[in-house]
Amino acid sequence: MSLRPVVQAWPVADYDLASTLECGQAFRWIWAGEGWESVVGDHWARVESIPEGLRVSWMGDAPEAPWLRHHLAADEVLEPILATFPDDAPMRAAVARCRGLRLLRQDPWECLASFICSSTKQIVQIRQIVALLSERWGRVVPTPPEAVLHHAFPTPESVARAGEQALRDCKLGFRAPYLLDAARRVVDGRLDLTAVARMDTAEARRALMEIHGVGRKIADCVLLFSYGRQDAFPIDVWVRRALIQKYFPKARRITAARLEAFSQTHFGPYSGYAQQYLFHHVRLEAGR
DNA sequence: AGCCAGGACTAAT
DNA sequence: ATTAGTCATGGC
Repeated sequence: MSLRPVVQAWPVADYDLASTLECGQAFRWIWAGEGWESVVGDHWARVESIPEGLRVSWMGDAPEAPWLRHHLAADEVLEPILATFPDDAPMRAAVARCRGLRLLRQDPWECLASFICSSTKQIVQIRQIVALLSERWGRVVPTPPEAVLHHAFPTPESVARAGEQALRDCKLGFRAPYLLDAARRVVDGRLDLTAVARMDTAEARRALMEIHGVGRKIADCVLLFSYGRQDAFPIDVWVRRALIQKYFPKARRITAARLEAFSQTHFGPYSGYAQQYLFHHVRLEAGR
């Protein structure tokens, strides 16, 4: 294994790297110097924004990195997706502010585990928890000298082996038994994350929600961010507020069922994509 | 100091 | 089928 990373410039149009990596869909892209650094699978990687697209570097033997191109969704053509969004004021404002935001394609286990850690946590804290888990239980990967990160995300096996107290020591609090339950289910085969990919969305959602600590919202995050179900529409506190303020400004009381029905009918075939634009936009407006 | 955070579970109505 | 209380931790 070489000590130096492969470096390439990828011409990509319509890519807002900052929005993509800082919009709260993933928690292991760390700002370092002029770009962001992460470990994707078992590979250290780094990306920065350049005028013609992305400047990308990674550790690995191969001269190309299809796994990284896939993860970053650099091959996705954004325009046709944006064209399906409803032509209303809230969506126009969100797209105007963060056009080029892309949904990453994440590893299902890492995504599932990360969002189990996410409940009633601020994004900065989720990043900290994920960093602790990786440093303590993830395997060391080859890195160049300038690297900040040195560990892969821990496997289900290592999380299961770690035990509840060790997870609590990573600041998981009451989520520790939830993450442990998920890891055990994957290890013993009660949850087959590969099989989930072949299920229809409703069936996949039910399978994920069998995990103690995974409800509708977290299941939808995993479906959207790692299984490519771009009509999955996670409704968290921010999205709930945004929907109510922007689409039902003078309603006295909106039930969760009403909001869900609206989210499934109003935003089109890429509703989950639209949801991420709404989410990131309201957080930017709020100064986050 | 008190409120809130990319929620979900349980028990009570 | 909805609702209140609870859980652990830390940013602002």
